[in-house]
Amino acid sequence: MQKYSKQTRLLLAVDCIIFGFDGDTLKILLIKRGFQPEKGNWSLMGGFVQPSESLDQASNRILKQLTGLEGVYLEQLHTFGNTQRDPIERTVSTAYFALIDIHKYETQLSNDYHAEWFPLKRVPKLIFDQQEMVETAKRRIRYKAALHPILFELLPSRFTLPQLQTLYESVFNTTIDKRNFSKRVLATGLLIKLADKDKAGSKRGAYYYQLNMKNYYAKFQAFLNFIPNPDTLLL
Amino acid sequence: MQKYSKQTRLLLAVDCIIFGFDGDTLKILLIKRGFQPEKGNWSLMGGFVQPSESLDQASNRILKQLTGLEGVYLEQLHTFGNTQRDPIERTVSTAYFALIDIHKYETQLSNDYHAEWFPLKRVPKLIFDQQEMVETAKRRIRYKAALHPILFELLPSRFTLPQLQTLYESVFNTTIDKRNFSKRVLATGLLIKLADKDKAGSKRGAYYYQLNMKNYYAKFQAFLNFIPNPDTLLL
DNA sequence: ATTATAAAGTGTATTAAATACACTATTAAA
DNA sequence: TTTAATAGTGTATTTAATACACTTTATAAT
Repeated sequence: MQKYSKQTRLLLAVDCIIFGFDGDTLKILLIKRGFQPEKGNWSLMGGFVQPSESLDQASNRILKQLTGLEGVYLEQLHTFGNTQRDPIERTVSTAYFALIDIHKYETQLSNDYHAEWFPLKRVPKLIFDQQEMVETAKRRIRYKAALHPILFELLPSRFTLPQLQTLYESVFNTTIDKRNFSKRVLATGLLIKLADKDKAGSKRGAYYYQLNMKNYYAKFQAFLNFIPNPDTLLL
Repeated sequence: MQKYSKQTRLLLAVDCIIFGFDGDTLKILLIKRGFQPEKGNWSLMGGFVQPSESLDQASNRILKQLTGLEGVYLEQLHTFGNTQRDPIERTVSTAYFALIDIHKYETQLSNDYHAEWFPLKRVPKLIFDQQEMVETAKRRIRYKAALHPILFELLPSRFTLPQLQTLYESVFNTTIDKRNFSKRVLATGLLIKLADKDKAGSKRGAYYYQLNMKNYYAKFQAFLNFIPNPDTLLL
């Protein structure tokens, strides 16, 4: 037996929703599309799946192409398969989302694609059904971050509690009491307090913390509940 | 512009993990594969995505083909895209999982495929990477059911609290105190107590309940936490 | 040198939710 | 009418979540 000869073959793409945090706002990285159709319009970074690579490999390749980063948090989000989503030819696209330390990505590479960071509240019109992909990714990151410590992936390896709290407040668009927040976060055993301080954010300076990687991997799947009253979260 | 002429096209399939509950054990529906390769071996119900249909349409078609059911709970799970997963020709497959009332499906149709229900703990060897698909589906259904009231989709429209509790205990492989369980479940406002009883399960009989559909849709996304200590749940 | 300023850091009392736990009610069958 | 099997219900205890305000520290301004 050679092939499933009677079946139709389709184009398969992957698109990446790349999240970054600048200390204040959660953002996504978009490029100016370099080819037709929709050339010059804002788009997610994506590409066709090659015969030699798995979907995970394809998404990692595309992420690296734009950011220079490897080994970062990258998770399959959803596969979008409406027949009309690409006007040129039917293309099914598997969307992935990445969480990166915004300071680590190589601006040089992004310049090649005329890439720009956009705050989630000011995402421009995107091509095809990518608006829906971004909305799905926003919901997923909120959902998952309410239960699992994924947001650390957006921070540098050393960070302060005020920075972490600002990140959570930004992602969930809420304010949290800092006494309760630090109690909850420290109670997880996920953080190691370091001896030195970040003096950039304030006169007094805030102690740096880093992840206890052993506990991080062990507790990653636990429901951590950093967010007060998550009952109203939408999936 | 006509086509993305230089790109390789791939086969795209969907596979369905169909869950049912017989009052005692959570089960999945498998078929004996009717064509090569792996003809005659146990397999998920699946099929190739046709040019005219979306992925959601394809999965609904395949579910109906095997069970006769439409409009039931069907959710995209994950897309499996390793290059070697199908030995005949590269095929990417998007897995969906369905939750059905086991009593509603048409046994006749299933007979055409030599289908059988298997308890989750006694799933036979499956073709390709379908073992992994089933494991992923088991994790997902547990995860989601710990937070959202999806398990009602497995029950008939009228059910008793003991039946519901047995279902939760079966899915999570645990035992729950019935006083605390009924308190939690009834506190959600999701259930309407009916006047008559199911006399099949006991001499005394247990009151039937049905879903309050308005509250069900309204609270579907809320974190309900029916399961004691979900902190140890694995994603 | 002194003072003002701005953010970091910390503790306790209150409230709400989760848990542990055991007896009574009902009805069919013996 | 007695037995057996499951349904149904309440309370006390423990644990977790929440609300809430002052002190500390270091720089910058006077």
